[in-house]
Amino acid sequence: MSATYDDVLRVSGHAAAPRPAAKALRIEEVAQIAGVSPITVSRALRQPEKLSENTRRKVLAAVAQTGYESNPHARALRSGRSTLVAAFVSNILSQQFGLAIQGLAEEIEADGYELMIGQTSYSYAKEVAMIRSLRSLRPAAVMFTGVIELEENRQALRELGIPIVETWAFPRDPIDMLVGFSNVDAGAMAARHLATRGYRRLAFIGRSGGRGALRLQGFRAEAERNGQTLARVETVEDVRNIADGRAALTRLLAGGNKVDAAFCANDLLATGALIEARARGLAIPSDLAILGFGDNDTAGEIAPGLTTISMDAHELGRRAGALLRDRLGGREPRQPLQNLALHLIVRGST
Amino acid sequence: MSATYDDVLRVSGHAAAPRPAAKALRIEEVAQIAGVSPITVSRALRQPEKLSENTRRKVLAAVAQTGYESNPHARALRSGRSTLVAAFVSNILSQQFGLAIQGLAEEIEADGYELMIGQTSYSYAKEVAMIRSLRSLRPAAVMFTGVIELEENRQALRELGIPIVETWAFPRDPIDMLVGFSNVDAGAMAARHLATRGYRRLAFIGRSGGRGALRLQGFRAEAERNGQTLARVETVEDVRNIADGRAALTRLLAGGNKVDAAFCANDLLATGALIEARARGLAIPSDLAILGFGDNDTAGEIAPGLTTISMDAHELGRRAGALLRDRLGGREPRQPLQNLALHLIVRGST
DNA sequence: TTGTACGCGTTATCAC
DNA sequence: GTGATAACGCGTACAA
Repeated sequence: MSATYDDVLRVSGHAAAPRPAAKALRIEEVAQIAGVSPITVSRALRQPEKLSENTRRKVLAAVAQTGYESNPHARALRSGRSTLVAAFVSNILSQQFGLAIQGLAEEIEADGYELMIGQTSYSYAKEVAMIRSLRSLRPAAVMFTGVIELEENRQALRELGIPIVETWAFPRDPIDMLVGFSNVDAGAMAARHLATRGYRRLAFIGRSGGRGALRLQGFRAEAERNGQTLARVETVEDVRNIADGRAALTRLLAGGNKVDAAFCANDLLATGALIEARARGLAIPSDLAILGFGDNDTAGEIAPGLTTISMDAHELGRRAGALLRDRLGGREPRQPLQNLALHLIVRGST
Repeated sequence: MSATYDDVLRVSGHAAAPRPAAKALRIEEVAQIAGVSPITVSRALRQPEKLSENTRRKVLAAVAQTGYESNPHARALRSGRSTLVAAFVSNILSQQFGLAIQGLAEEIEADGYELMIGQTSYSYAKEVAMIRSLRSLRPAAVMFTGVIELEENRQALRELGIPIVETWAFPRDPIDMLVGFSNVDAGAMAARHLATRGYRRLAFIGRSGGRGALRLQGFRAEAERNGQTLARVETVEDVRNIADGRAALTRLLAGGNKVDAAFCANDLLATGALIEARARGLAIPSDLAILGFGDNDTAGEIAPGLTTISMDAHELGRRAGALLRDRLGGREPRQPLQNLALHLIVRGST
């Protein structure tokens, strides 16, 4: 089968002759044009305050004229610090993580850093491998959408001697800096809201480890405090899509143990549960209330609207970026440990 | 407000004393241990076939024993090639792009390359800036989830002299390699399916430029061929979420010009349109048929199921990665220009 | 305030 | 098949 060509509009049609691997400009050539020594060009770019007004202007003009950009590898080799910021995400496809990464990118790119992204896929093994490769990559800073649990990895990260931000949780002992929130509190918030609404027999759907376990912990404790019954805990180890939520609810209902409300550890699961419940003819929320976490794009759109608990993931990313910028710029951040507010967004599903 | 701590389980609790920035091993130390010269260690790692069986084993043992990893910046500086592969995405949050990036990462990480991600946000200006920074970053290869339209950028990329894969379209003259599909064909496929189902008065919802324009072009041409009427073209410049699709449908309906089927250039828009239509009490598909593009996670889940046209984005990423691997490994790929099949996935919305 | 000399860690090149 | 030498392009350290 042959496809129809996509004849894309070419802006400015002068197809120049193909030349291979143009050698990039070196600092020396810029220096000659500006009539100074190479080190002066370097200073104009890195420590402009050390130059006289006059020289600086002269050099920057030459830089602008030639379009010079210094070689990041040479820079990293000599100075021991690169302009790469590494971000590690458990799952690239998560909307919340994506928003955080966007926020981070907006901050750090303003300072000329490049963003490297790695996906750990919720695997300790991958985490170990990636952190190991950091040792030689020598990034300027690292951000995680999560906290590092393995002590071995924590130690390896400390030894990098670079700014590190963990996120998405509120541990007592972060490696370095933190923009987090309490997952235990999130779980408690969920139980409390359901109690307020009069739901007594509860279920939890989520991963058994990491943040899922923390949300469950808070959920369970608060339910007990309110005299609610946690009748079912439905474990989902690999959350990939909405179908996983549908399947989880199916298992939950098959369990027999009747519940009147389910707290799902993320909105993907909650959305799936909601869709499956309606497909089975259950009335939401009278037959079953559903509460999610994360405020996904679809949460507000799927009838009757998913009640969910969330923080501002984009803001989280920006703050993480701001912390890194401060450190990289030699300023000690005022609040290296930040706790993001959790919001309960009440819609029709509870 | 104070948060409850997330007391994360620490695996292996031996909190070692914090040591700063451990200096990484250099090639020279490994050479001494192996009793060879540094260059021999380098060869054992890069061109093992050039060494005698004996020396190679000796050196690799020393490498394994010490855990040596060469400094990527020094390597990049001297050799002119880094192990960074740069991927540029128009929007990190898109599910389809995310899948492609995952596929790409799986391929190239197997060969020890690192993935760098940049977001162009559908902006020529950002594209120019990022491509410019590539000149000095000297990545090993580049992948785009899209094709480069600006001739100036195409030329700049050619001059990098590195493998480049464009995707997501099927232009006549890709810069280098291509794993694409025809957006014009996708549009035509949409019109044809709607014709088969008996829909006569059509609408298009999508971006006015780039791939949106191509899909519209194919849609319009095929509709004409089938004697259908393209009654409305509703332009959406910035597609961020489902709400944009809802708003677009609202505008479409306000237009008066009655249509019986709408082709949305992506599933985010289609999902929004579907939700809005149902919220207004329209019966889908009898009052209005809706057809999407991209097969998002939610497409099959939202009643009555979104009919959509799609390709396998994860496979696209893998193939792009395989092409890059071939080139980077010195093998000329057999099919440097690939055309991915488009699938029509019929669900309830048409 | 500006410049000189050197070295960051690796690999290209050439010699043996 | 292995090694000696130099060089990649920049910024640190120190001198002027």
